[in-house]
Amino acid sequence: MSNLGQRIRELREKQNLLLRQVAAHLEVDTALMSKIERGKRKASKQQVIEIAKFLKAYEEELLTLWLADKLENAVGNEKDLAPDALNILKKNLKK
Amino acid sequence: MSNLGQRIRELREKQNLLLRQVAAHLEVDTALMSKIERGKRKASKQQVIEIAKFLKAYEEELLTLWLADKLENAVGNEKDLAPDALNILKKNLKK
DNA sequence: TTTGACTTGTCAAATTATGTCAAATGTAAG
DNA sequence: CTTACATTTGACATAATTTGACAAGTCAAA
Repeated sequence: MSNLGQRIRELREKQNLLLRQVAAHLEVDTALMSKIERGKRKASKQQVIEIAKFLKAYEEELLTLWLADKLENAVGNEKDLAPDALNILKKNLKK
Repeated sequence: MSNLGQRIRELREKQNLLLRQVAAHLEVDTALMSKIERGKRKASKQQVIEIAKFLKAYEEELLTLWLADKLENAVGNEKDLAPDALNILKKNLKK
């Protein structure tokens, strides 16, 4: 399960909303929404923004989780190299 | 220019090797090798390993740079969200 | 059972990645 | 100026991945 998906499900259930309803708002199939919550598919940036709107969440919070998922995916199974790579990245970001 | 490409070029020039020679070792076109060094194309993991071998560099060093490039690419233009996302990622990696 | 919510597998279409080729550019020597 | 060679670039074909829909499946409550 993904950072973003987990949080979306949490928010959705707290408001007693159905997958179907969120999906309708994004104009996508319920199946896709299910996969997004379970981390089987990634949402597009625009979808995350729409979800935040619909679930009354902070857009930035969800986008951060969305980015974290993307990074996690990019790391793949190179977890041993990741710490050093992350440091390089952090240094590069400062510019 | 990419972290990896920059380092490869450095190593290659220090040994007075031609792009053509490195490319031949990887069995790819010289043009592709040029692009890799200039960060216009990403190398595959296997290619990085071969390059390290040929340039007598530490495989781990180059792979770390290669991963850093991948992560940088995943961040894209979400540099503002990256610091928080990185923290989440770091926390997740500990498990 | 039946119903409704959710999940899963599969497929075609769309998008993106990969590597080659040919042409362009740069550079040093004659 | 030419030639010779290294490197770079852009266009392209092909391959690989991603995307979302659809249909069929599971599961729980009534």
